[in-house]
Amino acid sequence: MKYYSRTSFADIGKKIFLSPSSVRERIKKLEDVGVIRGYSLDVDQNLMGNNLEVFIMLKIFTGKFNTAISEINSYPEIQEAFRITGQQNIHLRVALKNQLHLQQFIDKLIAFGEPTTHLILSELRKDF
Amino acid sequence: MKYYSRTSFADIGKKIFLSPSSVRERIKKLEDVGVIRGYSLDVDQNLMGNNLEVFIMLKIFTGKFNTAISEINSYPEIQEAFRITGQQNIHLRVALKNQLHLQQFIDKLIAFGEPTTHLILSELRKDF
DNA sequence: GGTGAAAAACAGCACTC
DNA sequence: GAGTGCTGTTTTTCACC
Repeated sequence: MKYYSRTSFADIGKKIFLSPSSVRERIKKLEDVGVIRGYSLDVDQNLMGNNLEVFIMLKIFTGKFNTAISEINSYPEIQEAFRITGQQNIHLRVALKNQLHLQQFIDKLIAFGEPTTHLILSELRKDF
Repeated sequence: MKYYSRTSFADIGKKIFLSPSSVRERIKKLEDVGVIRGYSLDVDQNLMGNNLEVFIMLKIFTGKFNTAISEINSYPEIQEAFRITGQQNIHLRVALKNQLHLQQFIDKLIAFGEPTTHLILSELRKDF
């Protein structure tokens, strides 16, 4: 289990030979200057009932960009969304229950863009 | 600042009207069954000196798949790696210092696959 | 699920170098 | 600016209901 963001200052301090207070000071600084943007969790989407994870690249139709942005913000299936360069201009990571759910999701997307879907087969984990 | 994974059991308990101990029990259960896979942090790559973030899709050359996997695990620039379906079979998220760094990185990849690069312009944040 | 008490971790601050 | 120790407070842990 990756425990990065819940490791105590004391434990971090042991690894880098620093007192807990100092570790705390350094981390607070990293938070203040914005290097650490936040703390999050990795959730197993399969166990959450989302048996399909996909990347969807979207080529937004001319003039539909603003629509796309606000639509994207309203879909709970979307885990991450990025604006990118290339053939398509939006990159989504999406968690879905099953094929039907994917179909329905794509049907909503094609109102404002042309989607290209890639199924995620597995994560090639880098075990740090 | 997103504080999801460092919110105290007490604070979570207040929101769902449960005692800190019960919140802890529930979370422990989620960890035990694997719903919560780990705890992580969001790091601002720009502030880390990586001014270029890209997605790279790789079409691995025939017979080079195992080479690709072990190479991928050895590159610190790679933040995430997935096996996917579609024209390309590997999807990478990579953080790089600058254009030169990207060029050198791509030069290494083309030993075992054909890369397609998409620059990440911005994250379209969903503010939960 | 809840309670309560001990142990651990944390935040804040004064101090040193 | 960076590190540390001290102190009061909060959180976590754990045995038990």
